[in-house]
Amino acid sequence: MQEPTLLLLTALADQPRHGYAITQEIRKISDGQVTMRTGTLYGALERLLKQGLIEVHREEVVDGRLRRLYALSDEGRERLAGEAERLAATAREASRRLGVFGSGAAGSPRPSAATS
Amino acid sequence: MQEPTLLLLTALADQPRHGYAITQEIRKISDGQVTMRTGTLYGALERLLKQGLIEVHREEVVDGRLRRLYALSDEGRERLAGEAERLAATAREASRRLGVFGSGAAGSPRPSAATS
DNA sequence: ACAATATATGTCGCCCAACGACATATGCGC
DNA sequence: GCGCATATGTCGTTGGGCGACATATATTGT
Repeated sequence: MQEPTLLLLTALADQPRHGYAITQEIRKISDGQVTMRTGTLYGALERLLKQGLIEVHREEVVDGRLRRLYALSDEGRERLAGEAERLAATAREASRRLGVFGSGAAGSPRPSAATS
Repeated sequence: MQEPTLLLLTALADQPRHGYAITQEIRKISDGQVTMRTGTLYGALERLLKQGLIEVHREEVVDGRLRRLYALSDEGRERLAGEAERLAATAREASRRLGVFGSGAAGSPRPSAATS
């Protein structure tokens, strides 16, 4: 799973959101670094729906236009948790190999028992 | 940067390695989860060389065959550090949001560092 | 009144990293 | 000899992300 997709799922982790709100939330999550384009967004939403990682939470009509609220499914929640854990492990290993120990830069990855 | 590329750079973080050794190292790093195909490997190596993130450390001849040892460049090292940090932050945010969901309703999700 | 921007959803074609399959060659153990 | 690990490489396909475009309303500014 690529980062944009992971960010999308993350944006739905705390509460259901509609498309545009997702892009805003992603910008917030990534500290302004990532702007998800609509081409990526709606393509990903369709794909994730098909994969069952998200689901349509509710559909409401605002100003005569349909607004679809997406929510993380149970499967999506598990998947996101797994991806996040795996990603964190990868990042930790990279930092460890680079020789960045507990200097305070990225969290506090104190070298636990697993040295290899 | 995608994960396979990041894993490749990570495999070169502690010492220079040749292609096949990189694939083995990646398998080790990922705890047996990721097997980098040669199609991905040599394509990525070429690309990373062109980008200046890695460089040819040494070329030796073993059993009449050329063996090229790749090393992380300074730029690659910085890049890897940055990517790792950013990835860790993303993963942390995902975990945090998965952890606090449902408790705060919508309004002020206080950033409690209960996760991890 | 008009223009620009924010909100909001969507389509389409291109690009590139990753992938799978294939090709090639040597050394080693059985 | 045969299969496997070691070792490097090519090639066509796929799929996710990107950029550009299309559309429509509400709000804010001049």
